[in-house]
Amino acid sequence: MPKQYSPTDSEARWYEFWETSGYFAASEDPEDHRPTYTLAIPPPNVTGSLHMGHACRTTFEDVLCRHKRMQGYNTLWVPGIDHAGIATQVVVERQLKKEGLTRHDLGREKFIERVWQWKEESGGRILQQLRKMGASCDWPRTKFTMDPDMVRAVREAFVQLHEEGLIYRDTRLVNWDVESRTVLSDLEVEQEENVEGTMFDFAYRLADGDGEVVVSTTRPETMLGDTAVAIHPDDERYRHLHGKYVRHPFVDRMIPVILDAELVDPEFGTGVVKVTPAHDPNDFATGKRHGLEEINIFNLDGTLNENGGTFQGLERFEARKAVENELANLGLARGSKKHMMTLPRSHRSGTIVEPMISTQWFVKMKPLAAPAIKAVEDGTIQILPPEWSKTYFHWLRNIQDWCISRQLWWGHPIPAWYCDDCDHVTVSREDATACGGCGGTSIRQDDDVLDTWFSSGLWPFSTLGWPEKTLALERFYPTADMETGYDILFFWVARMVMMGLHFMGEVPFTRVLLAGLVTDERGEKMSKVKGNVVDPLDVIYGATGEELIAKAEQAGAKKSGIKYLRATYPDGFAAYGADALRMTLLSYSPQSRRIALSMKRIEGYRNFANKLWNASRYALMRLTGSSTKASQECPQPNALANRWVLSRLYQALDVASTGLDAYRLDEASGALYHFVWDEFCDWFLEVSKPALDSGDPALVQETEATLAHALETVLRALHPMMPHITEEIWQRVPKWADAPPSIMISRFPSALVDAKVDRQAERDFEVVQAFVGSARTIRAEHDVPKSEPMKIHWHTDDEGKRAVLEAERSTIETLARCEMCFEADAAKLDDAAAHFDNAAVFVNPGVRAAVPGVIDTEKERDRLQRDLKKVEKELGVVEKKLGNPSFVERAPEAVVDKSKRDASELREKRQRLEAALNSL
RNA sequence: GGGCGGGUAGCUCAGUGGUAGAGCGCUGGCUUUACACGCCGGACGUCGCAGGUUCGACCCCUGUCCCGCCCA
Repeated sequence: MPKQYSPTDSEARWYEFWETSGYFAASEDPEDHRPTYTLAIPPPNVTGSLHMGHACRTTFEDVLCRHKRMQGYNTLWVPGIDHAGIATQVVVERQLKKEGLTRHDLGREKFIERVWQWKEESGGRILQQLRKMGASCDWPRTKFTMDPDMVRAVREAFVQLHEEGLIYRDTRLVNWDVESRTVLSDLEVEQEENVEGTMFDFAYRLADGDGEVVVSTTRPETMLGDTAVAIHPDDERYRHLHGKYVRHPFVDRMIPVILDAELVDPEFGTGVVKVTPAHDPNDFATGKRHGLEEINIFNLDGTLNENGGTFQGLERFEARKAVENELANLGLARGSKKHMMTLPRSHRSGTIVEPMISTQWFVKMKPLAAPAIKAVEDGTIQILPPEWSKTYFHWLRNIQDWCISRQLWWGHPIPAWYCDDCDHVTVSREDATACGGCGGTSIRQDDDVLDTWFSSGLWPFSTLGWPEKTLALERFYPTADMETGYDILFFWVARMVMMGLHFMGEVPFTRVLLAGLVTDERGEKMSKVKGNVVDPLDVIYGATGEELIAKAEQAGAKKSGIKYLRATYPDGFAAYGADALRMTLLSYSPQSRRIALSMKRIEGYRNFANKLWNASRYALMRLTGSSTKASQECPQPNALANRWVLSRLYQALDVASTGLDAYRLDEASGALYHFVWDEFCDWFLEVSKPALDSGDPALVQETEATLAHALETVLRALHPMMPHITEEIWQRVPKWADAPPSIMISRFPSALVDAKVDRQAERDFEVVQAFVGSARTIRAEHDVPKSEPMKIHWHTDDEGKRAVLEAERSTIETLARCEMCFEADAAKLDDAAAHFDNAAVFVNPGVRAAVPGVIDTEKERDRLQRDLKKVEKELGVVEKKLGNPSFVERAPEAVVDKSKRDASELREKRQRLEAALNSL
């Protein structure tokens, strides 16, 4: 085995081994009666390429699945990809643009063919990339949301909801994306806050007489669609306007002055509001209240239509300028001022969303939301971290109907047909050939497709075969966990809950695990433009600084982004490997909303992998030539260090198991990390050296057995988190006779069943650790070279401690490079200076010692004074507490006792330190 | 406007009603045959601010100031 672990080859090799061995496959064998564990992957976009968000998801999900699989569950992790309506259409349109074509040149049918062709060639690359992370998905079950069986499920869902009256068509004000030329759901509109805009004032002249009213607007162009001006009914300033009309300056229209207490805030602006029912949600509602005409002034691409009069054909922002100018020319402009406002932008295209009146398909949400609320209320579904439940409830309790039609070409067609001869709309599972109303055959299908999230909402059961009653559906639904980002709690999670409850009559999953968003180390969102995107594959395989920069430039990073990149990662990344990346992602608390990924941290876990590798290298070296093999049963050694390390191991396993079950993967991984590094390596392996070299056959044998068992067990516990390296090592560990061929299918170590917690061993070993620690401190502080042995005269009145220290003498002498001399006469240590030349002293609980011939008096005085100060400070706190009668009376007995013990220990320590200082 | 989360060591973050933790960074030493991607030491925090509850609060409550997110 080489001195350094190199992940690259190893990871690829073992992944292939697992996949070809069929270990990822869930079983549908009717004879298989194991309990099931199912997790449906949040399907990445078909256009997607692996980013840290995916890496994070994949790691968490893979850990959950591998853990359950090792616990004996028939585990199914369903992989898949989403057709991602707009995103995909845009990618292919961009490709066409390079050929000088638009989708309209091709026509709908040819365009969709083209998208499929693109999908076959370059779509779904991300599934290959997920494998690089070690994802143990059941790949042959991969689903694509446009697969024929998915199409069938979508149709079934649509038709059923329509039959139930939960899907309907309506004309209302919707969010229009003029760039993508499609409607958007409310969720797909983002509000950009605190945008500086201009509040423009202008006057409408009264139709009779020469008065005027001044209105304010941030969108002057919409005045072309004004059909009223509104005032507050109680506003005395405008009483004279009641029942009057104003004249539109550009189009031949009389506009009524209406009274509306709801729309108008008399305190705001002039107290007069222009009303554009066709292009503003509030005005739309006002229009409905007053029966106003709704005049749409825009074409679907955001240019003005024929209702714009002379402004027809202008793009909406050009029209704004033109209207302002023209109003000024007519002497109607009344000034403008800066105004902070909120702009609605399209989630996808980023363009400013235009409210437009349009006929669309909607899902009635209230009836679907009610059971979804209840499922979380009554705990059928648990959301973690639990704070998110509130957000979930708030959204569902205030839910609006969901606009599901989209004016795209790529997506699930809406199974509705319109008749040329009558008004009937035919909605059908099969392609309709005749009108369901009049029987006429002159029908055409709805041009629109469904919102991508409509098909995603069915994911947990559509992937298992619904609406067919398949064995998979029977066996694996409901799934267990839904792990995803909180950013799609509404988009996806809530909708799956509603759909699952509605169509399956059962929740789609029982736990929702929401993780934070991965950001760069400054906490800023990763973006191509900012140049701060860390590609998981670069972390796994390594990349030079130049490669990172070249890549960022190609992705369109700004100069400042390149600068950041150059400053932050001048040397690029080493090939840290998937396991190191996984451990890093796991180490962040899932409670946090932000995972500010730090390269240094990844490096730290790469080092951990190397540490594990070398510890194993040592263990395997020691086991070579011995007949000792790792046993499934925990050995029962006699030597202290062996008992201690097993006790610590099983406690670490207990924390790890609890963490894995409670979705505290940070705690689980942390417990194993610290066990391996701080206890197994730093203490046990060091202690094992003299033991294995002792020549005492019994000690050698039990130490080998402990070493083998502890290593093999911790490897299994780490496997869900670091699958590749644990397999690489595990394969080499000598094991019991019928060990399985892969760690992946071995049993996850159970702390509860095998618990070997040995409190006595832990207490005793702590005495050893304290002794060694103190000796090392003295050596370090007094610059005693390692080569120079130290003689340590020690004493304790505690028989138990004395026995431990005597028994562990050779261990301590090796670890601290010292010679221990028990000093029977305690008085000699009380006045160390008189009995030992130039002695440094140390005081541990119940044990004190003098190390002669080492001190630098000045340094020793500093050190002792430092210690003394600390002790006095602590003692002050404890004594104050004990001096408080209500503490002694009211605090729990155990707490008071502990304080008393602390106090006496501190007093002793103080006394010893003072004595040492005085005798210097 | 409503809601949520956060403000703990230089940085990134854990954490508990009973004398503050990790990793990185900093610092002193070490060619100790598992590992320098290492080993052994060391320094570093009045836990945003102000009140309150409590024998005792970084942790609970109230108010307040910043930062971020979501919804309207």
